[in-house]
Amino acid sequence: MPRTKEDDARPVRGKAATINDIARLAGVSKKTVSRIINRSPLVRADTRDKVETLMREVGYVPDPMARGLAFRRSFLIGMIYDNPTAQYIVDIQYGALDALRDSGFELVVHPCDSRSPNYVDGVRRFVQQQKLHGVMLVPRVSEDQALADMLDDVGCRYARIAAVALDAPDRIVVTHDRDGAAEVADYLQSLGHREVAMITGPAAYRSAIERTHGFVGALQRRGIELPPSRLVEAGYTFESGVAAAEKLLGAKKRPTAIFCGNDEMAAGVYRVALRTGIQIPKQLSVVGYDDSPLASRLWPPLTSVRRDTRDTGRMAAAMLLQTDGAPRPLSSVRPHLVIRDSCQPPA
Amino acid sequence: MPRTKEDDARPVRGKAATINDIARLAGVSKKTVSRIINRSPLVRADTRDKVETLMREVGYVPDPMARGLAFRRSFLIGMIYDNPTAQYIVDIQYGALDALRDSGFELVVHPCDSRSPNYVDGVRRFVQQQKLHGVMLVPRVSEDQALADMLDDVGCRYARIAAVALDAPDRIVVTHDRDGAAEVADYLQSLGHREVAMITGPAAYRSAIERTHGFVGALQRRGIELPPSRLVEAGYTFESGVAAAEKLLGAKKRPTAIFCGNDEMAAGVYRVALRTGIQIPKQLSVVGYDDSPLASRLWPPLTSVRRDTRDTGRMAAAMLLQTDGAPRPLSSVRPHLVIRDSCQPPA
DNA sequence: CTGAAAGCGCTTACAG
DNA sequence: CTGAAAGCGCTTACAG
Repeated sequence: MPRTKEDDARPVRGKAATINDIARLAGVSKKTVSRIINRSPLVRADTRDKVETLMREVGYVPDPMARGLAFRRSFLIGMIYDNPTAQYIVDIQYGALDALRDSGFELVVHPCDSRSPNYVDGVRRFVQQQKLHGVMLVPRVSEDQALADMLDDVGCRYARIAAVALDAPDRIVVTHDRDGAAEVADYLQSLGHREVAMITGPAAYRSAIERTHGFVGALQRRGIELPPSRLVEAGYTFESGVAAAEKLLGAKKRPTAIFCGNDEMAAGVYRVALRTGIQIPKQLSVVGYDDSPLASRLWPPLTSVRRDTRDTGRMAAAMLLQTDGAPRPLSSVRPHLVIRDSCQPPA
Repeated sequence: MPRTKEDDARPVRGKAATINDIARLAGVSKKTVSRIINRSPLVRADTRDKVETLMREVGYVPDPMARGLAFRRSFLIGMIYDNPTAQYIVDIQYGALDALRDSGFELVVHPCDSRSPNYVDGVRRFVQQQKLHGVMLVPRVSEDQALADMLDDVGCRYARIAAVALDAPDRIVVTHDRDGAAEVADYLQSLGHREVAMITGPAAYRSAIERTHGFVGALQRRGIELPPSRLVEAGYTFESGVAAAEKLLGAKKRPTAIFCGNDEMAAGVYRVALRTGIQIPKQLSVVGYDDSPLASRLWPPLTSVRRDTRDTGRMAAAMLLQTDGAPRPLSSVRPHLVIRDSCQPPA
């Protein structure tokens, strides 16, 4: 193997350079190198330049475990989540990794079961053992105040992702689900629908509550009342969507439009409509929420509310990296309706 | 807050116990505690019992950063992947976490772009900076020999997931895609189909090659020849599936059955069939591969090859934890056909 | 089977 | 603005 210049610059062949190598080669103390690593302003500009150039030449990168041990805090960001859809998990991860790129931080995934009585303890052990720098809390665990309180207790910073601002601006990314659902109501009303229904997610989810309130409220403002029989709670799953659709479409007076709390449940409505010969959108308009890949795989392609999940993940991770404590504006991401072919004016 | 017994057992209030605390409390040297942490046999049974009991009482867990620094190797497993579907990524992650639970290891995710010319360098930096204990290689990066060679070079153990045994048994989980595809061929033949077509994944993917060979070979064995015009290469995406289906279904003599290299492309066939008024399964049988959630959301529900992705991830991670070097049988996972409603005998 | 010393690669606390 | 000493919580190498 030919030796390159870079190889020769390496202080000890075959072993990565350490802070001591850099200090020796630069003719400064390791403490000065440490200051540069940690972006301390207390270093003369020319000293900084000299050392930084050397670090680049040698390909020096500080050891995260050594730094972590000394700091008593790792360079790991945890992602805590319960059971969202695969696409949502992956999008949040991609977004988080966007923010973490070249930061020296890495993303550690930690799914958990929030129905288990001691899941908060499980998260605490994870956080403490790994001395995590911070954690991202994804719905629905992000809505659990007991979890947030525990993290405060053990001094672990966190970033929550939630439908509303249920925490301080430096600890939350707000997704404004209410607005997304309101846009759906406006759209359906503009098409002329008055016999409208909604299949909601579980009332235990804040997102479900917000989407329901947003939808019902916007309808009311436009003079449309949603009777309780037209509001069916389901479980955010395909199967629960099927069951809810059977209830709504089996009624003596069918709605002309159904808004579903997510795309999975909308797929359930499609299933029932196909089975019972109800044509979408001719006889029934359907709207989903998430704008998942599924929305464009269905036929007709499903009109759905898009949420910029990757941006959401990016913001949450970025929040954990910002340690200067400077006040920051509320991080929020706006949903918006993506109109496809699943709606038309009622017959 | 009431003080519990456990609180009082903590050597220093508010700070986690260290190996020194355990050694002092147990009346042994820290080296003995270290031996117990590392499951060394060179400890008397009663010493071991005494110390282990104490560790449990105190809630002592060794600091992974301190251990990692001393070992020059972290307790992190990396998961390297390019661009599979979200469900696949998440299933592999869940499986890996099953294997890692209570092991003291954590999972760090690292997507990359294998089309980028220096992605191998990117992975090397990741692996070396974090001193990873090992990495899981997911298709398609798992098929890249240059990547595996680099990992060997830098002394990082790895576990590849691939359609065939392209590495030693202690470094690979084989998914036998050929067998899954052959089962599809047998099934379609048993229904009486002879005018069969296949939409394959990209020829650069080993999974695509194996599924194609498995399908074509099994058909041949049953006396069915697949002309080149009936073998259309696509890109494992919905859109490419649509384009391939248009080609196949626009031909003067249509096939009576189409096998797709994955469910996404099968959804593309559904789309074209719906648009052109071809009824599934009456006029056209369709089979997918993956058995993703999408398969059961489509109408009619899609017959598809299931692969036990979570098991696959579990095996790959378990492989990285086994460090005794004992010889092990080849890890492999068998695909099998899940029959739904998208096929019937040809008209 | 057990232990005292040195070291892993960094940072903190203090001094200048 | 810079540095020498001590320490973070473990393990290795050696000795007994």
